[in-house]
Amino acid sequence: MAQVRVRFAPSPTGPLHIGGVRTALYNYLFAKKNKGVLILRIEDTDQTRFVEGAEEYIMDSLKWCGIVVDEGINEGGQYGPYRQSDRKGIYRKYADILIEKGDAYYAFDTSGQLEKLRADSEKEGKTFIYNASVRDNLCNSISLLESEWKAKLENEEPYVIRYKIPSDEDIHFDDLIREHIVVNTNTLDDKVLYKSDGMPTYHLANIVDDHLMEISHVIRGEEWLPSLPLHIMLYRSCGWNPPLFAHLPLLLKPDGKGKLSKRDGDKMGFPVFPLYWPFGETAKGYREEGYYPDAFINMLALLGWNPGTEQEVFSKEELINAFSIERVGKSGSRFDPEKAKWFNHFYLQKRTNNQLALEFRDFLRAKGYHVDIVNLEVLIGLVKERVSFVKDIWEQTDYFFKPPEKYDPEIIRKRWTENTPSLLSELKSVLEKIGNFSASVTEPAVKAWIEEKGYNTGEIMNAFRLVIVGASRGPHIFDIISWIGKEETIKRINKGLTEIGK
RNA sequence: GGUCCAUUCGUCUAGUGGUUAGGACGUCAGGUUUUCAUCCUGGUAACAGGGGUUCGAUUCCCCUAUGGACUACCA
Repeated sequence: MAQVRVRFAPSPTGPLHIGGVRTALYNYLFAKKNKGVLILRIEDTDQTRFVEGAEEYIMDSLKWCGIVVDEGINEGGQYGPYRQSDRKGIYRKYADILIEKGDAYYAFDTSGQLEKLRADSEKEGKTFIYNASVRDNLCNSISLLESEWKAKLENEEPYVIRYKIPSDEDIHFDDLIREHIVVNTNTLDDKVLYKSDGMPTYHLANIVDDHLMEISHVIRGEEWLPSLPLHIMLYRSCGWNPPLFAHLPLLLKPDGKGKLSKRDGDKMGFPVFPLYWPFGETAKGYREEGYYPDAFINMLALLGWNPGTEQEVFSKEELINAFSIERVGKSGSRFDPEKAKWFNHFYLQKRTNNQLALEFRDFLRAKGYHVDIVNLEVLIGLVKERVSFVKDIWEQTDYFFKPPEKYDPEIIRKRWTENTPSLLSELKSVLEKIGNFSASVTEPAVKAWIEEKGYNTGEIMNAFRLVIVGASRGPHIFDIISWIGKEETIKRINKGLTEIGK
């Protein structure tokens, strides 16, 4: 087989959402698996929808995800330029060739006229299709006399170039995921290939670029499946061999209503974008939520593809190795934010305490706490397994850095009796006598004291936790007091005694 | 409305002409932890419906239903 060359071809119309990221990811995995090349092509033929910053956003997102582009605007390559607006001069030639061959024609109908025709058809319960059935009654270079349409061109009347769909022909084509499909041309319409603004439409630009860039496999979203017969015909008209096609199932809205779209933003209770998007309607991203790119990619890869084994955790290299188009599913999937979270939890557990300490240190600095790395590593070790994100660590450890501001009333009710103050005072004197405050010293000492006096362990430990933590949560209490130190421990017992009182 | 695509636990999915229909997330229960969480163990839960074909269909075919995409001088 010739070299595998695939492309990811987004439109810079806003932030890339996770569906787009997944398409890019599958292209990337397929390319790497087959020792091929991934091309990033920016499809910006619609100048009215161009959004400032979107192109950068796309590139930043791919970079964050670890999706490495081989050819593109920044990467260069032998098949550039890689931005369609920079290729503007290329397309007209092909439209002209098609006209010359009789496979395309000039059309002068205005949008207003066509809109009205569509509306009228709809009223009658019919579908307006601009094709052989009505072509002759409309205003184009097929229905008009040659002298008429040539005069229009000379007068510089606005026109578009439409593809001339043949009448009543079954178009057969294959899709790597959906297998064989047949569509009759009578249901297709004469798509505009070249717009009156001098730009090609997606359909023309797409097949011209894919051909010129020697794309071997087109892997794209299922929303393109209906236009595949058109694309197949365009390749045929141009005398080119079409690439292989694979149409990916769509990512659905979590509430089950329709495909995921950019406009969903983060209204779903979780991000739909890889990165924060600061323009227009701002939206948060997976990166800012604290997801690790590897976890994010792993989760995304399994949404619509599976290896056929029970393995669910994959490094990027493992994904590349295991990936195949054949194992991409056929039906759309909505994704489960809980599972995404689980993936991140899993990946976080695999990180070392040192890595996490460094990540958490930045978080602490923002809050004005400065703690050395060694101490942070100890702290991380105490709470690591209960967090899914680095930012969760703070919620689990705030009381390590500052005494409780309030005490859980429910725990007071359950654990604070009239004996408690005197017991805690006694505990305090026991602790005051201890020089080394590590858990291996304090724990046996306290337990020995409890045993000697015949006290109730639960009664003491729960009250002790209450004054140290403020609630009934957290790791082993002796690990906590070891970390905060003797002085702070004593202070908190005193604070608890005065504030809870009785 | 038309065209095309799809349909296995709540979700992501595996799977086969004969299986106790498997796994993961979630959820529930028990255990561990004198706290909470984690963790461990166990449980719950699915082949959309109806016809065929067949000795036998979740698996193959057809119909229906449901969902989705497309139906622009947007991609």
